[in-house]
Amino acid sequence: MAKAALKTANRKRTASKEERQEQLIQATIRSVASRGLSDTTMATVSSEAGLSQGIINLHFQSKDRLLVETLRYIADEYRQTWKKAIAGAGDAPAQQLSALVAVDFRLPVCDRNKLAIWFAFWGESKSRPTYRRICAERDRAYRKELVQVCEALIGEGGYADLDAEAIAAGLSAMTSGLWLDMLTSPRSMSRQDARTVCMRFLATTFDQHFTPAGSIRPASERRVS
Amino acid sequence: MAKAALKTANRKRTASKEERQEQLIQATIRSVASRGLSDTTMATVSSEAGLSQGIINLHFQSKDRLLVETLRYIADEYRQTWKKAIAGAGDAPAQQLSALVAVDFRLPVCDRNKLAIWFAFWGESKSRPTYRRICAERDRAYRKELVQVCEALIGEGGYADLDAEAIAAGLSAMTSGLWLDMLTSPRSMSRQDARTVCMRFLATTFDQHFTPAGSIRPASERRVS
DNA sequence: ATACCAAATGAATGATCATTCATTCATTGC
DNA sequence: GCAATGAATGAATGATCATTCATTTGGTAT
Repeated sequence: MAKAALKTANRKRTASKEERQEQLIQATIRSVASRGLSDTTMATVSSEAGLSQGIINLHFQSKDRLLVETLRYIADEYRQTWKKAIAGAGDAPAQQLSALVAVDFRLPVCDRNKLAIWFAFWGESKSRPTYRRICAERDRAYRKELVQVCEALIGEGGYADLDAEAIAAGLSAMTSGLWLDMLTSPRSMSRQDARTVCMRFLATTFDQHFTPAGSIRPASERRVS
Repeated sequence: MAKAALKTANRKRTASKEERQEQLIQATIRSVASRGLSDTTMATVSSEAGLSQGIINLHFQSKDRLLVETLRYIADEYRQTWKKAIAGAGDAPAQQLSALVAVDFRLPVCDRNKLAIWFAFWGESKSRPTYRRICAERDRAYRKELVQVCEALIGEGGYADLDAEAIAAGLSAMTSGLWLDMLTSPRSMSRQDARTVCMRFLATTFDQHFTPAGSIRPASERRVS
């Protein structure tokens, strides 16, 4: 415990509000990942952070707010990660799609602790409107981007009756489902396996742009309708 | 509460062990679905069942065992439901596949309370080896069947380089991902929508057997390699 | 009817937990 | 150096919860 605490603890005895809050959120992530949401207490979080009992109420007022802010934190991280990925993927929709898939199966997003956090909150989301709202919003924003990319790809030609909405829904559902496999049977589903499953889906769906192997076809081989 | 209790309560004051245990498991499902796992207490379950405080320890020894038995219960129900569906779907692999997909988006499996239960347990599964084992086993058995059906379909011809394992992994992942959408944004993903998304996946993957609309092609229209 | 036994009860117990707040401590401005 | 400020502490508090068990209840065999 002492070691783990030192690893992330801010060595200054006093720190700015933002620093402490981030430190406590990181401690919450570790605690929820290793003990689950229902065994995460104020004591496990504060000790994981190497700080005292009362610190959480000082910075977050209540346990409930701490958990909500933790969920917001990883939702923001997810959003920032895929936005950065798509910004750096160039103008070709196929490359953008490929980049979005890659994000979901690479660090920092596809970390077993982070996956555990997502499922921990999803598991409580039916009875917690606040969780549900944050999760639904995360999904809405991502889905919107995914639909746009799929529409652009369909627009490039070669695809008669594909429905961008259905493909985006299918792909993002496949992603969270593969996360679940990685969570419950990490030995039978690796990040690489999961990424391959998604890329094969893209390959059968957009067969003019992707090869079954999962890579991207060079433009010279592409047949344009 | 009184009404809800009477609805399922066994009217006899004393009942057989099996009857009481099932009654308590049903009460647990309702409590977890409406309050979440972390707000489900011995008191909420026993009052939901219309019985007294001590009843759970009498029949399950501990809260932990009650939860494990509840998870086993819905895992068994799921297994029995898809086994019955596939047994009644005839010999054609395409029909069997279609039947498996239908099960996932129909009652009794695809009930919002049941979905909430699955995600509640998945959410704790990283820190609870027992949960993880039960979930992994459920998935393994289902996946095995799915792979067999996909292999049979591929064997019927018309598909050059399809990988049954990858398709089965993708389809079952898509299913749980769609369940998540139904859980977090029920307004934007209906059972029918979800089923359509899966059937479109089958239609692009096995294009000799399924039409994009989601129905099954008559044998006369099928092209055999 | 009576006795017996398993089922069920619910008040009591002790443990765990979130939250509070009087006190301690470190930093900053003078 | 010396307040003054606000961050951090941790013991105390009261609430909640799982579990226990002495007692009651209802069904069944005699």
